[in-house]
Amino acid sequence: MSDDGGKRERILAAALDVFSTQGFSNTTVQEIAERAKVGKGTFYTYFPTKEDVLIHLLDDGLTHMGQYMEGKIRTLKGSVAKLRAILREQLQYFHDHQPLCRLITREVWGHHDQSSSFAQRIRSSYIKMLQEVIDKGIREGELRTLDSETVATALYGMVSVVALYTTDLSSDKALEHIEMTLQELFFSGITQPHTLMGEA
Amino acid sequence: MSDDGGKRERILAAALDVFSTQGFSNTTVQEIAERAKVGKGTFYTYFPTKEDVLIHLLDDGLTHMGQYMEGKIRTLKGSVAKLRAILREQLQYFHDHQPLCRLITREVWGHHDQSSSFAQRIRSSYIKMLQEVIDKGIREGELRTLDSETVATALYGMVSVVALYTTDLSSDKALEHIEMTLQELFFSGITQPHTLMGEA
Amino acid sequence: MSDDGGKRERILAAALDVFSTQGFSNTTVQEIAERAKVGKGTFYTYFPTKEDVLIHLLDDGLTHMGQYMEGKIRTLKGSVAKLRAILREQLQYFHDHQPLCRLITREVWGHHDQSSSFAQRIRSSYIKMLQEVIDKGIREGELRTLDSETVATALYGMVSVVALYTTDLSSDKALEHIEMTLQELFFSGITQPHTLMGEA
Amino acid sequence: MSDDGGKRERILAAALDVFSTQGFSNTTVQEIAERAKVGKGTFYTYFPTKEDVLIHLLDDGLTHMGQYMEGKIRTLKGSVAKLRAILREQLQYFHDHQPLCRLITREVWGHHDQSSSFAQRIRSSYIKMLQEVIDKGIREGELRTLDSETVATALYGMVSVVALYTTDLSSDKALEHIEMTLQELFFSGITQPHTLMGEA
DNA sequence: AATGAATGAGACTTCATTCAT
DNA sequence: CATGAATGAAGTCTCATTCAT
Repeated sequence: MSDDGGKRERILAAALDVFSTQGFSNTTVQEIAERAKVGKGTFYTYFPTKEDVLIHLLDDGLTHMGQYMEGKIRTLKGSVAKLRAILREQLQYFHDHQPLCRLITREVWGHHDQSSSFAQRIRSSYIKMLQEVIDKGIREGELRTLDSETVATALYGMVSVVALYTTDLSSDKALEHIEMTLQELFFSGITQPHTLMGEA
Repeated sequence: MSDDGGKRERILAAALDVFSTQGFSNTTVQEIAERAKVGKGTFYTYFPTKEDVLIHLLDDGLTHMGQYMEGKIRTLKGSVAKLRAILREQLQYFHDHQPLCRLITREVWGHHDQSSSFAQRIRSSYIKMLQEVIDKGIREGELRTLDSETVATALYGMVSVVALYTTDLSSDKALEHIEMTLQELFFSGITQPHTLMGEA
Repeated sequence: MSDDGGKRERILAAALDVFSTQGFSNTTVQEIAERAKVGKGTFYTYFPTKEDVLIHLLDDGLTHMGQYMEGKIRTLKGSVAKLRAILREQLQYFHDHQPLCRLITREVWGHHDQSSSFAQRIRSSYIKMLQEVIDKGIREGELRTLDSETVATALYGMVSVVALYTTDLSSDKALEHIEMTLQELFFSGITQPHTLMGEA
Repeated sequence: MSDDGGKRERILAAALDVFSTQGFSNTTVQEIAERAKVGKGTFYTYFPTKEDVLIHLLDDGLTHMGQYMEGKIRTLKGSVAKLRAILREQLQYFHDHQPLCRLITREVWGHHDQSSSFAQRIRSSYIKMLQEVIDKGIREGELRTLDSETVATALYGMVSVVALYTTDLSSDKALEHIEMTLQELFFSGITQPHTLMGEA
């Protein structure tokens, strides 16, 4: 294990904190260094530029999230079961990693150089995974025939925006309540099913 | 009529363009002025600061969107009909005003001074409107009993993220297709209803 | 008389006001125009540049002061009488025209282009006048033989600094008291004369 | 010892130079930095704003001058002796520190924020010291009974304006000559005493 | 390796001046 | 004439990055 006092990790953590609250551009390297308890020069022994930290944060965050989700659903059978798990775990993950969620939402678009490739990454990689699960479910008859890319994107948007707006989730009770609502909405829709029997 | 050549409008339009593609902080007043075909100094005769333009853009945009949506659903009867219209029109609106959508998504969070109050605005104002429609539908038995705030937020997230990700929507055919998918998803859910006996 | 509504005079008066309180560089043409109740453009129909107003202010002020003083002492006979009048009237004049006094003190040095020539003007013109009076007094035996340029400069410095520091001179009583003090000081010095024998 | 190459001192010295010749407002930070042989950014690592340098210059200058003068007269006995020393040393000091003298004269008035408090400083602190010496002299009968505040201010004005106007003092001979003139003027006045006896 | 002083490119903003109305 | 909208040069200040210690 790289025993450099964990400076690199401290810098990444500090950057995530301030980026997610102040935004990338409003954050100075000085602030990151101070919060990481390292000298400003030290910052540059670990990362070539400020933007590079953002890249790493997004890259690592997305990768980690992907692996986390992957692990959660690998053993599950059936698309419905998988999607239920995805919805639950993604909500949980974003709730537990709100800063990352904010970072993705705010910084993933509108960056020129390299980071714009992450708009690709998130689509190509994460959403594509959702899409595959959905496609499989459709093929196997568990799910209705809908445009899988749109559904995957909608699922992601639903969960991330809810996780973002719900900052004041202090009790896990509330999180469970929200999760149940989203599950019902996503799988069964909001419409009251026609209770057929009254029509006899 | 204020016949100043529409300079103020030109500046706002130019700012929306560049803010939405490059981000607020990566945009210089110079760029805005050039794109608006005015001198840099002129910018400051219309707006006191660069941030003030962002405020106006968000404020006006949100207000306009609210009124637009309001107008579209006022005459409709029934919560389902209203929500169908909301979904359709919001998707259309965000598609027609992608820059505004991007701006809201990116800049509405993480601004300190005044603009943070817009995080309030969008929640309190727009989402609250959705919430009320949903609540009414629940009370009147058209919709299932779900947490209305969560559903409202989810609907907003679904539509805005889909509108954002789907940049390459050139044909309106595609937009209609996407809309139909979201309608189905939102109202009926993704699960294949159990056709219990017809399989014999 | 140039009946342009006295705009030119209003501009000069306004400029004197703000220059003397805020300094030349901290004053905007806008402020001058507003205080003069004219449009900003009008300013430039009367004066080619902002600095030109300063020049005129100093030029006119110095000229006017010179003529005023000239008039006060022309008919007086004897250098002592003339210097007494000069001291009294200059104190009075600076008290009545504090803004001008402040302007001279602050802006007469350290201007490049033309206005630096006014450092010359004030020396060559005004102080030289004092010097001549003093020289004459020395020649005629009324005054002691001292370096007249230094004495003239000292007199000017004495009066102007006292007038400047004594902003709170609201009562003319106080002004008379101060004048008397300066008269005594300048003409008789501060030393208690040795009353060597009269005490017998 | 703070061996930073004396950058801070170099900046202060450079600023004094240019402020005193061009005036505070006509001086750019760029000019100061260039003359101090440091980068423009370095200026801001030592001082938060351009005005802050002016404050420091005036504050330090006034303090130093006060201590210098204090040291020169502490051991002297008698008010006349002290005032003679003050006049001599102040003239010398201003002659040796003409830039500071110009700065005080030009910038001490007409600054709003903090620096205006220096108008207080110089009056309250320095002139008050003069005043006390004079008061003592009056009480002890060495000096004539005159308004001490006015006399103190007049002395200061006399010396500073003479020091300021006499830029071309290259030879120390001239300075001594000027000093003698001021001493005579201040202590004995300009009037030729009536030599009564010759009239016999 | 770690640091922070030094730096200059570049951003925002002001304001003297012009000019079409 | 009078006006104020328009303008860009220029100034203050920030901050990512470098580099000597």
